Amino acid sequence: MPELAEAEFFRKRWHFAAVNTRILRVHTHDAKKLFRTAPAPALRAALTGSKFVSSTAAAKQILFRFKRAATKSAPAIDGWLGIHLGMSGDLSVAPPDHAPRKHDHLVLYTAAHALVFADPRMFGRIQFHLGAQPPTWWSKIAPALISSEFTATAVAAFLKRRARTSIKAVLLMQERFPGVGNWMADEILWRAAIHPAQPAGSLRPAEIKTLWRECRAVARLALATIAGRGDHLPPDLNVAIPDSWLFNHRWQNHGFCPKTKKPLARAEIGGRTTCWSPAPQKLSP
DNA sequence: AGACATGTTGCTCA
DNA sequence: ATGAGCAACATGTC
Repeated sequence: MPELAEAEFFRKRWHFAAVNTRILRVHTHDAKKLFRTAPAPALRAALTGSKFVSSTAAAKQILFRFKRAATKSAPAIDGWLGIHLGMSGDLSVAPPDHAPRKHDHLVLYTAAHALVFADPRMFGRIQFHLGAQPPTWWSKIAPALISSEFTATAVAAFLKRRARTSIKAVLLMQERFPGVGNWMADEILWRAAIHPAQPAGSLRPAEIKTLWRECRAVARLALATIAGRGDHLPPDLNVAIPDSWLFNHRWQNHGFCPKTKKPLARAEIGGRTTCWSPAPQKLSP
């Protein structure tokens, strides 16, 4: 499920339910794959009794910070819980007596809530890092699409290096387009009127500029629509996405382009199912 | 039954 | 050495 805006939506769910409260109990499911870099017993020991103090989301990942003062029997904790939601990950909030279900791999219990991480396909990842600074892997995430460091110049340089690759595949590369996933890439190309199979190196300067602008626009709109503004959180994922977006039409069989009202095209491009509107998005030589 | 799914990673080959 | 393409991962749904 999650791309950049979904990650922010899930972050807010846990944040507004439980920030500044203490974790009383931790449940971990026996899924070694998800805990491959953060052994579950150590994670339980660090989080139990710790207070959830802050959170951030970047790209498709979420970072939660936990702190605990030292006691006679346990050391102080200043730790960071990192969650990548993979393809099917989901963060939800349940009542404090929540009984873990089959795919609830991590559940943090506070006095008032259960914070649940579920992931049926287990393509996600749970990480834990101790220290006053965020982990290196977090700091290394590329500049966000909505940041001033995400420049048209940087995009142009990246496209030049991936000249022969389809622009669709290039947009999915996290080292330059953090948080862009399959639906966002299609939405960006649709708005920019660029064919997804167009080789990245064949885009004209004006097209690159448009692509860059639409990356920022889609990121901003997706965040505001899916994750809400400020303390506001939509009741569920994707409920507020307007029909004027490609999003609501791309998976329908015989879906129609909201701009041209004509049938959408679908094919595998860059290894992923891709949807586009043939008339505005033409393949040029 | 079989195709397919909003993601990464690790491998081969050019 | 760098980049392109693809199978693999594990499970659920249509």
